[in-house]
Amino acid sequence: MANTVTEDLTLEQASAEAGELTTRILEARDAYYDRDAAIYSDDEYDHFIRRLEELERLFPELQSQDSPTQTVGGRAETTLFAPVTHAERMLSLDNVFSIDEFDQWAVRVERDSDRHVDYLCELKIDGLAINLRYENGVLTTAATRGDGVVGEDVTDNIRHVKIIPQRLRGTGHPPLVEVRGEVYFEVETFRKLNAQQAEEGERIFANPRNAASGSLRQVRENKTQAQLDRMYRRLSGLSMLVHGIGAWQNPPVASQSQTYELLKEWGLPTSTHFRVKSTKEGAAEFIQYYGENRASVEHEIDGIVIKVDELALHEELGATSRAPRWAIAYKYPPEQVNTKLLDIVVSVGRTGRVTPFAVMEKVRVAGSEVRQATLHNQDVVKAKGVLIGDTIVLRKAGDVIPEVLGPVVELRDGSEREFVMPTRCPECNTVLAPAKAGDVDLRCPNAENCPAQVRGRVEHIGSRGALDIEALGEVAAAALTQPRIPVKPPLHTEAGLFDLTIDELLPIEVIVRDAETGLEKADPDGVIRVRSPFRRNPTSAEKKAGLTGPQPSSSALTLLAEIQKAKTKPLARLLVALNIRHVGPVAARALADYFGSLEAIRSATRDELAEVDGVGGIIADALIDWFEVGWHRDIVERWAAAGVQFTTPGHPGPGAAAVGGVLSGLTVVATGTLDGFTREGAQEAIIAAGGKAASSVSKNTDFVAAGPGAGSKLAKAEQLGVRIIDAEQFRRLVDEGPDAV
DNA sequence: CACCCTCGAGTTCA
DNA sequence: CTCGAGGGTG
Repeated sequence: MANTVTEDLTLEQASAEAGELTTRILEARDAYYDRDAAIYSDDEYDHFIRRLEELERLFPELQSQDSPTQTVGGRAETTLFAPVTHAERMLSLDNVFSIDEFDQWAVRVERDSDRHVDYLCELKIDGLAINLRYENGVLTTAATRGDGVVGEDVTDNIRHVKIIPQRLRGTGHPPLVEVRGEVYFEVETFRKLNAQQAEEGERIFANPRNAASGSLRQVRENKTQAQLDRMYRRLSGLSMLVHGIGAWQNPPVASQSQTYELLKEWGLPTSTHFRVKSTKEGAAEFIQYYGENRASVEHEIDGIVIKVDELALHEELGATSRAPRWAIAYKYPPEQVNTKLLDIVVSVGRTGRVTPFAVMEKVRVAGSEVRQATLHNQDVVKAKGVLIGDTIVLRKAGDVIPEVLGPVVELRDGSEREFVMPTRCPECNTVLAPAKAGDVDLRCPNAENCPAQVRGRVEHIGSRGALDIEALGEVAAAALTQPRIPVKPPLHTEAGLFDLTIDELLPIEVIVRDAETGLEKADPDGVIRVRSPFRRNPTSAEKKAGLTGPQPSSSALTLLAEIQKAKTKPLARLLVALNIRHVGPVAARALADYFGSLEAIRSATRDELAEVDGVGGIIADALIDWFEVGWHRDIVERWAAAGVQFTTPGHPGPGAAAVGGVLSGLTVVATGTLDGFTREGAQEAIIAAGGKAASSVSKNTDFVAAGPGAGSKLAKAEQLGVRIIDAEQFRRLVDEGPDAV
């Protein structure tokens, strides 16, 4: 990774050094462009660049599109796009990384100003800076930022971006005006773009910024008509927001916020996410707010820009050689970090699907520590182009799920090796095969006996969506199916679950594994440590009473009691617990309501099954196929023999139509914490009232009941204009129907 | 045929 | 909670 000297740097020191290097590099470039005189030698110049790259690697938060390391190539680089000299230099902004640093900046600004300062706070879009030149109201040139002085001419491509006007609205435009803004892809558009790229076998973009940059740099030459169409489609999907004006003599406005109003009147796209705050504390609140609500914005943001609102103060405060003094960028901690890919290993899920995942050097990203991330399947591993041993870029998609973006190719040293998908199941050594020809996913066909699959199914049975058995989670499932040799596993498959006895539980021993590495833990003398989760030593009182042997632990007692209770759980839950393909909570509920008993489902024909709302030919086939397997039938028989009730009491029999309720025909989504309801209780209430409890918001959704903690679903509802109600209204909705709210 | 939806899996936190 | 895959529906 890095040398030892730089590892002791703090972020602030690194930031200062990076700023200095940037200044020198830009000076060197300026000198090169302006005249043929170089102020630094080529060697020195290269050294600056390399050092800056190293700092950015150590501190990813220092990276920005403004960085000289991001602008194309060195000094003499020729590109496919003609160079354009901006009428006025495009400055970059200085960065701060904490509220403290921001405060220091604001104190300085207020000290240097002789009157009250208002701050305009806006989002810093993670996109591509563009300069639009309008002459007498007509778009003449669009250029990338480049090094700030000279950019690339991308006018032809920009003309395909729908949202950018070719001609300004109204009259009285200045003869020459340069408008600065950010071109970017909205998160949703970006997702669709990448999906499409993947489908067409084209390159996947690591992030919206790369996609925007790549799209704007496309050239027309040597393209087929189909490729041209695709190029134009991509360009038209780009978004832009303008945030400033370059060359302009005597503007008719007095503040930055008025400038935005004017730009808007001209028909240029301006952001709605900005606020003018009268104190620096107010600005800090704005920073805080979006730090916590980054995901609620339709585009990616990497920070906040704070500008002094009054334009006259801009003049008075001036600028350094690199950045204005009247604005600052607050950079959020990066969502992207670099780490080492130590290995790629595969796991086997309860369905037998084999999934490769990345094992990484532990790293902190977006507030939590991550060491693993899924790689989905071997095609994804290949598409991402990562090799074991690579330094890789990692981020949290949607702030939660760790995602490997790709390798840092420049940091390879030749010792990296390619991942090879195993041909045999890592847990039972059965030869892996796709479920059907042409499938990407490989599966372990040994469903009955593969320990990973049995363990997974047993755990699934205990899960909340299935029988919700307390004390039957990951640990208990592993203990029951794979205790330490030589203890015989009490469960060979899930068929024996309801026959478990305390005598079978007591002798179970499991190997203690390190929570972080998953490796077996051993005592200092090398003896592997084991634990007996289902027994405890007798208390002294028990010893006195003559009970000298080991006693069942409380989790053993809970487990057995909960298993007893599960025998009479609703039919739908039992169906989910059977692990039938494509039958999850929703399909199971529909089947249970329609047929009323497992026997009725078993004896139904394919067509009869497909009668059920939400069940089609494929789920019907999956059900019929499932009942044809001997060991599946064995599960049902043994559970029934143990007393499991596979019949809904009082059900009138197959084909019973659902009765209407106050919510009949309406679709409701519950999200966040609804006072007086549990997550499941809310769903139950919707169904009980005859409504449909959907899990995602779409335009078919009639109501979204949102409580505190509601996330993206609420945002989606707002976007789609779906009626949003609170817990109180929700209660009335399910009690009295839609007219009551 | 184009949405819209559910399933299934992975992941980490409180 | 989110994504991709693939099923279901209008």
